[in-house]
Amino acid sequence: MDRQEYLRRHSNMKCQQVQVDESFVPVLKDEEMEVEHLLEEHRNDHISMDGSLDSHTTLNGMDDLGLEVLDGILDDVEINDLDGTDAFSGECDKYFLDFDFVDNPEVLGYGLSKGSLLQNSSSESHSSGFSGSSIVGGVSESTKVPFAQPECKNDSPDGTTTYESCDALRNNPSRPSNGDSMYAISLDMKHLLELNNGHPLADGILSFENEKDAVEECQPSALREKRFRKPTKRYIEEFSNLRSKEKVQTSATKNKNSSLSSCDELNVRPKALGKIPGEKYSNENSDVTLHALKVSRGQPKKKKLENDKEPLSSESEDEPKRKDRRKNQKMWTLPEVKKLVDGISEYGIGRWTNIKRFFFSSSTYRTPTDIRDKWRNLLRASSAQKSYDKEAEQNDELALRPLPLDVVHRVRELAKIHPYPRARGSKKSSVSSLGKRNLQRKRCS
DNA sequence: CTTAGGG
DNA sequence: CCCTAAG
Repeated sequence: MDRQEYLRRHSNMKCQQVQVDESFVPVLKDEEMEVEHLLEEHRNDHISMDGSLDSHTTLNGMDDLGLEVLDGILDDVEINDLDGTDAFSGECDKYFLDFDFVDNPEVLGYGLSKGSLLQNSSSESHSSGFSGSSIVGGVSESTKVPFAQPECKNDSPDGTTTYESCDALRNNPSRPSNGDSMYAISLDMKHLLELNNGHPLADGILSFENEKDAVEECQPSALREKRFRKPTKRYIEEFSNLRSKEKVQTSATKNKNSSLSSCDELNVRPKALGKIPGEKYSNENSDVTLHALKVSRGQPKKKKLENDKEPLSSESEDEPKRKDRRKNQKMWTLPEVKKLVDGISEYGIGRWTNIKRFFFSSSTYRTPTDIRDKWRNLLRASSAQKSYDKEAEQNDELALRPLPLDVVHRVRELAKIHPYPRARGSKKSSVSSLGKRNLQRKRCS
């Protein structure tokens, strides 16, 4: 049975791809991690991307070129995976904003000064349920999820081949775009193609090979196939989460299952998936998509901000008793807040979807509602701080207020401009005077 | 489907 | 963050 064979092989490949992805890039910034996972599907063709990413992770090569590449790819992925079609209409520059925080030196400085960034990302990748055998990054702890080791019962030679190729790839990061590894991979893909010639599933997979086409026009792939919608309730995931733990412990004879459980391991919020207009990937591939999305969501750039007290409890995640109900809360980063403010000053208060699409397009999380909530909180915070003035700003308030003054000021001004319903229960009678004048863009620093 | 408001 | 009612 060709199909069966194909299924098995592809699931094997999936595991190994993930493995390589994990061990290959010692991500420093969470954003890049996210991008990495988003790129996961196109990895076969975009090994050259690894070079860019790698250089980025070294923190010295923040060149615009790499960012542009990243941005392009990200856009592609974003469009393909999330918003469907319309988001791509010539707004590249705005999308580019999404990567501000990547090349924003201030942010970088912050992350570095925090010092635990690397560790954070490492631990996160662990909690993400990826394979625990990480080569880079110095993560030696073994995960609680022993799923899908490279040797996971490859009963077909293709699996071995794939793994070897991946291994070669990992060993030669310096010259990624050519070489045996690439050839091997494409060979493998061709093999798959031969096996599944004519099958829609294969079509879905092999669309990776046409990465360029996908970038330039995402339409075909979007139209490619429509897939059944995923089960979109959180309790479903919780349920599968429980099941997955059992399955992982017993044994993973089927790679598909183990991979799936790994997805469920961290996951959160199926809603984002549910919103996808047309699932263009096959069952198997949708697993990959699912994985990537969930990883990207489950691997927040939580790092910092707000208050440094809570985010530290990222690893207290697996309380045996506490189970779930752990909110999918993700800390808002300072760049995000800045973007939020920018977006509000651009589009006003009511248009959360616009803000989301143009300023947070690279964030799969952060629904418009989330953005609105954040704005609400920001208003509350700023007005609260505004009370006791700038006198105590150098004191313990500093710990309580990680927001820089400039953003606070901007929030305040915006709060003056746009009357947010009942957030400000204060006076503020003279609002409209200086409001409209500053509407365009504020550069207060 | 998006927004607003409340939990 | 999550849920729900209303446009």
